[in-house]
Amino acid sequence: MTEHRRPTSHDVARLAGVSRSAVSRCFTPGASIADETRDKIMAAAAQLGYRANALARNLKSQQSQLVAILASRLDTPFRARQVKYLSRALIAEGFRPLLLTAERSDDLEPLLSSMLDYNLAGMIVTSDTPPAAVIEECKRLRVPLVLINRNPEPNGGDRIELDTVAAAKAAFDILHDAGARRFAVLQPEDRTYTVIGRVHAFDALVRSKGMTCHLLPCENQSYVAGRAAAQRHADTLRDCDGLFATTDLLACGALDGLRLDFGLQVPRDMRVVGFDDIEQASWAAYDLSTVRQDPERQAGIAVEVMQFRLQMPDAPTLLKHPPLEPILRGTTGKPELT
Amino acid sequence: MTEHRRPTSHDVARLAGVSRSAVSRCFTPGASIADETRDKIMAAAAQLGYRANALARNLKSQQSQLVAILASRLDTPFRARQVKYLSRALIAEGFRPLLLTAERSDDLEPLLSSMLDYNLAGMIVTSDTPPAAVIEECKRLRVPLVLINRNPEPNGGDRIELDTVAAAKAAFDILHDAGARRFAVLQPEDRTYTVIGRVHAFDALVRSKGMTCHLLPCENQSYVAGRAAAQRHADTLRDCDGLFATTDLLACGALDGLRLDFGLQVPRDMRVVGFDDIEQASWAAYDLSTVRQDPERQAGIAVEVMQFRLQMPDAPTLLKHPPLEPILRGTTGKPELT
DNA sequence: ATGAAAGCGCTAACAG
DNA sequence: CTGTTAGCGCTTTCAT
Repeated sequence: MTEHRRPTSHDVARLAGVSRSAVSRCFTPGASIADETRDKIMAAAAQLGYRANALARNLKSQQSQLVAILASRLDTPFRARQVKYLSRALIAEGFRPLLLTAERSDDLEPLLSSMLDYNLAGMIVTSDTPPAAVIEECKRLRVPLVLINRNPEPNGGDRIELDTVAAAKAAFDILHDAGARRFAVLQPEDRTYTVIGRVHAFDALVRSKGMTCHLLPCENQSYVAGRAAAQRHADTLRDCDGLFATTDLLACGALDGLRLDFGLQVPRDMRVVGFDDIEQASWAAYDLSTVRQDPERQAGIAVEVMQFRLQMPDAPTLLKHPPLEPILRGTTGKPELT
Repeated sequence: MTEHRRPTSHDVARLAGVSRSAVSRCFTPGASIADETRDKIMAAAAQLGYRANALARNLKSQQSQLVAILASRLDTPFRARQVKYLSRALIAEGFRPLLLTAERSDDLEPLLSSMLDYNLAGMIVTSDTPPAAVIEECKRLRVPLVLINRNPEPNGGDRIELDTVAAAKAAFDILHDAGARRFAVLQPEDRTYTVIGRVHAFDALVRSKGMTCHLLPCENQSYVAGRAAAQRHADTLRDCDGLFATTDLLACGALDGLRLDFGLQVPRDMRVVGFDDIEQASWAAYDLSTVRQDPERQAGIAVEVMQFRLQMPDAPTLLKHPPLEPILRGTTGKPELT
């Protein structure tokens, strides 16, 4: 047991008294091989603890099972779930997810392009839009690139993107059904593509109904920003009865700001609806009405699209809209169940 | 631009009018090569968009930069942060993290051992203890195995593990300083190694001081379980004035159970302390005192240990205790700052 | 300092 | 059905 070398197909072949090709065939799904030979080889392989070297196999086949997932702010509840389900969906299809977490997009380019060294089977991006150079590179190397809720670049890969108009309508309906008529919406200044899309779609929708909508800037999409925004915009909020926080994290912060710092009653004085349906939205202290984005479904679609692109590198770009689901809870006056 | 093949070192060599070895040397840090040649090669490489194929390089050098991170329950706040910092620390050291998420340990074995096909540079485990077979395999193939807060297996790899006695003492001190004398501790039934360690260490400590400690079983380590446990153990809790929830998630659930379902005042009727210091602990609705585990520090240590093991495969097993830090907030009576 | 040559471990086309 | 042969793209002695 002082042998630290991995056994190779050669070792197995010798022990089984066959050629290396036979061993290879034995581990290749659709290959023709006699039962007897296979048994011999399997026995030898088991005895030696043989496992085919994936690196060598990939080198030969010009294609690895490696898929890069690019995700910033992984410590954020919704992103963590996205990554969890992406990872799971990829593994279920036999891929191996490589996790790249980069907060600042400067770090990104070298990292991404160095990933391409691995002959990736695909790249799935859920955070910043990758630099144009990387997009170009993916295209040239025919590495499928799937963008989830990201800013579309010209020619920039397949996209899974929520329908911002439907999203805004779902949020509006929840608030309106709960009796809200004078609206406000939190507008994060780190202008993520779909988040900003929701803000504008909501604003447009409200105005189209002849009602007023206040756009309240807030620093970013965090809890802290939501709470600060509630305090900062206290005067405006006093004139409103319905608040759309474009992210549940923001909504939780805003709720604490409204109630704890500011003494408002929710939903009596103000109805609040968030977006995403993170776990904390269901916590009793928040009991937040929201619009659910289903990350599991989203991940499934992303992997399907990636596989499609692997087959059909030249098919026109895909754009998919995963379904949304309104979730009614206490912040819009639904009686608590518990 | 209809060429989808990656340029190889051969292409670069031809264009630069040198041999493939020269190209290789040019991309190998400590190799001796004339400046002039290097410039020619670099120019050719840039022109072709050449990047060394990592698969081939690894095949040759028998060693990849790939490190598997095994993490269950990635959608849990503390775990998500652990993975984020692990990923970041690995990338900073030039490694490439492969993310494996497996909830049930049945799925685990084939997955893990299939990872070994990639000539991993290491494996970092933050969820279930890997099956003994995999541990053995890692040992045989000399793949460094680092376990974070996991059940130690005989011979089972290096460990980063919080000091449960210190952890229990920190929690106890916070509660005791806040005036608690009759204690309860939540005991999750999914018996994670360190969580159970905290429970027992806390219990032992309280008893050693001649005070009583109630062990309150709860289903697992989730928010929902914490809330349910608070309801279920209402009678016992009425006799207590200090609660140690072995996880912040449990603590948040318990707090909502105590306050919202049960009408208790925290900290007046009951002081509560959690563990981990997840983001939600700092949210105004909870303002939870807790003991911080620093996942960034933890990740740094894990990667250091892994690198050490890569150098010294035969050195004796390491066991590291990252530092803990008590965090005082409202649930133990610290006046709110805001 | 550079090039030729020999592989790393595997797969696949081709005979037999 | 099986073995032989020729690489995949790279690194690394070994001469020169």
